[in-house]
Amino acid sequence: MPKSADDDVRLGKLELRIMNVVWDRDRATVQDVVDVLAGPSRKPAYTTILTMMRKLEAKGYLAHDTEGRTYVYRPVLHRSEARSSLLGSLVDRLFNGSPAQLVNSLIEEGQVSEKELAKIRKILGKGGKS
Amino acid sequence: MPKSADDDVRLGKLELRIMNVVWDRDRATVQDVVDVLAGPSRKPAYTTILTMMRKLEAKGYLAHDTEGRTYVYRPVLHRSEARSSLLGSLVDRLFNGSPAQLVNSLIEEGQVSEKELAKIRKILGKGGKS
DNA sequence: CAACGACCACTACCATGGTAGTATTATGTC
DNA sequence: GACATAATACTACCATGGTAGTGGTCGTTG
Repeated sequence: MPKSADDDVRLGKLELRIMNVVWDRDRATVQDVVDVLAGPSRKPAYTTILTMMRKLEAKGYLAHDTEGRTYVYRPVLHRSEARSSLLGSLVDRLFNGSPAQLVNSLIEEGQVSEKELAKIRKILGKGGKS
Repeated sequence: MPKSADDDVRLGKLELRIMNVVWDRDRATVQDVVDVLAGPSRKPAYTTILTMMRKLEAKGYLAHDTEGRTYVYRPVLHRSEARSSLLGSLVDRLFNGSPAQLVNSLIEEGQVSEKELAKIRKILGKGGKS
């Protein structure tokens, strides 16, 4: 059982932003993350990112290799795992376990562009097996 | 714009379970919630539920009317609002703002039953308006 | 009318996500 | 070899979700 131990994925806002950077690049130093997250609005301190990444490693979501004296982090938890876990718990907790209700809520808002809608139809098309 | 002030909806696990009870019944006393949440696994204390509901009221998600000396809570934040807000932030933070990627992740897992899939197709069918 | 029970108010406490300052270590440089 | 620099380690602190005890209020009932 490869996905045995951890119950469900817990990721705060900043944690998730960090994970996204590491997922996008597949490997990232603290400085890399700082640079990417240095938007005009909020730029967390270097040490903040560092602390978060150490916590993420402690939780088993990241690991690091040492390159000289620089830590190069890589994801242990994969994006797809995080997605399915967080999505699943949202379905359970907010949509009575019904993915259809979730999709309904998604569409009803009118937030979904025609282009996205088309993609979704395509996914549904091939997904509909036997 | 009726949804102006509050930035985005924040709801913890227990908070959400409580909100679900109130949404289901449209009105609920603390005791009602305690009864519903009294599953065999975890049964929070009466005072725990009470505290949470008071906090939810402080956040503006619930309101109460007094019936005798009993507080009868009702939702201020509606289920649909919570759904679209939480769903929206999940799309933003975890799926690069692409609903299609979310649906893809949903389907790929194979967690979705044929029945749900059929419902989703129906939603997509009618949803594809002008 | 006094004890009881249902219900609410106040308060305290813990875990965790988030934020960051200070200390330490390693390295290249003059 | 002492110093500046860059990176990590350690530590502290705040906000909030979650958990619950204690105490007060008020109607009911013997």
